[in-house]
Amino acid sequence: MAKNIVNPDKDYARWYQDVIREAELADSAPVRGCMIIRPYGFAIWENIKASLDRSFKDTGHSNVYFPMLIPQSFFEKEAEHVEGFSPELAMVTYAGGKKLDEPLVLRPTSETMFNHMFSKWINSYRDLPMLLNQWANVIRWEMRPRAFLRTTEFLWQEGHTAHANEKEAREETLRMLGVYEDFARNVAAIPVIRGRKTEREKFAGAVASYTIEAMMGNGWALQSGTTHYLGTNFAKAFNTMYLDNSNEQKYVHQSSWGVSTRLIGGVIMVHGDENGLRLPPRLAPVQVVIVPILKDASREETLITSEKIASELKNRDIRVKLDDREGMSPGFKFNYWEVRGVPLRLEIGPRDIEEGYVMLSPRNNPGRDGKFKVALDNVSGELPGLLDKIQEEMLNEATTKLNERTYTAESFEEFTNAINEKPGFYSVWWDGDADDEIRLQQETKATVRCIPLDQTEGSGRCIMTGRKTDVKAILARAY
RNA sequence: CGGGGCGUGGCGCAGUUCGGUAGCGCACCUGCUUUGGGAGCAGGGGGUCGCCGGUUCAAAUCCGGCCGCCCCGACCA
Repeated sequence: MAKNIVNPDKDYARWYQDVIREAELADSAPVRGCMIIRPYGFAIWENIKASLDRSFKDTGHSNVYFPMLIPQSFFEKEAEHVEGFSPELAMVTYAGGKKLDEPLVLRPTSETMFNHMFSKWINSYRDLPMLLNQWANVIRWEMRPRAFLRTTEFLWQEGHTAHANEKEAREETLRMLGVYEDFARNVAAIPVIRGRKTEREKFAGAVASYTIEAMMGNGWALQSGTTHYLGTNFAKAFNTMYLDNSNEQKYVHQSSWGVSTRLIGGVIMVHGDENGLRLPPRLAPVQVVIVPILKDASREETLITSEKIASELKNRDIRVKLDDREGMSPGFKFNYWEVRGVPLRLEIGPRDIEEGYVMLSPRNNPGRDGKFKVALDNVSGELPGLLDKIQEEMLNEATTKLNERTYTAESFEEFTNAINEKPGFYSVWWDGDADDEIRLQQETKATVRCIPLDQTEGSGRCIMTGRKTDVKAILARAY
């Protein structure tokens, strides 16, 4: 058992913090709600970023950078937007030694700023679609910060696009939701439910919001990415118009979408176990760690062989780390890298070299039981396949957990009891309105996570209203 | 903001009830022996006990005030 990490079944919140500390992902900052992302944690973010950035570019988007100071008046132009965001805005009121005429908002999101520029840059239908993205930091003065999941300042990307009509903007909204789902599933090995947010849960200023919802190890939901169809709401507020091919002025239809460093929290809570972090190979900063068993008589030979393997793996674009630190026992190193979630460990000592093999220990089957031998000659050839296998196993495991903990309930009473005894996702018939959602949250702490895009056939009675409906919703407690 | 817990070397904690030279484990440094699942021995360094004030011969400990952190809830990527 890992030292210094409480068992997740005993205290999940503490386990989460223990893992972050022991794996050296982040540290708390002097300012409440802020965190320092440490090298290992940031390396995970860099991999998330690299993967998504490629997908954004493959779907035609360009990166830009907008300023983080936004005139306060910008937020007052869109009614819902200001109402949704004003409680959590941080502002600069003094600068250069004097009070500013107009306070500057530290950006919480950039719809307003993008529209300000869109209205200048977009003149003709030939300028559309305009497909932009930025990687940036944002500030939201949240009431209850948690490392990675909800920090005062966080890193994210925000896509902002403008289109000639509703159809194209809606297509873009769902396309990017698909990009997120693909990333979650195939890179982060996190199965997600794609769905639409209810009126109550949607983004302030959007016509429709979509989400990918993932299930954490304690059965709670995590909104892991969102996309929004903004309609012409911001276009009207900022007068973002274009001339169509029949010489008519029209408002652009827009989308925006984002994922954040919250994803790292999701990875921790979907894959982590009692021994610490577990990283899917495609996300892991170190995919393979080589731990040489150094003994005086064979030290040189062991190191030379280890270095040779490391360099072969590098040639195959595997992220490999040779842990040749002196004065530390192999057992210490095994645990050190296990806590950090390295997917595959390669052990090599004089015995192995003599007999012509190495020992492999996959993180998703830790301990002696999971170890197996691979011939020295085959190591670099077999490892890519092994990493793919671990990637697949981790997705399968997470998918099984998601399915096992997705329940149903026929009535509100049944649900109220069930959600406490068996935390998880509840797929239920739903025809409620905002008041029903408030009651749901007050009485059960659960919320409507989404209306899944993939709906099952048939119909039933809404668990809140009793009305007949053919819509199912996912209910769960959420971070 | 409401409820609960807590501030003592880098981390985790004891000591506070009942005032009397600030301690333990881990980590760190040096040396030797070790190294196939968190090594052993020996030596060593590091703390204005959250802050301010009060009581006292004497305060980590008692009294008053303030600040901060964590967990649970409302908010949310």
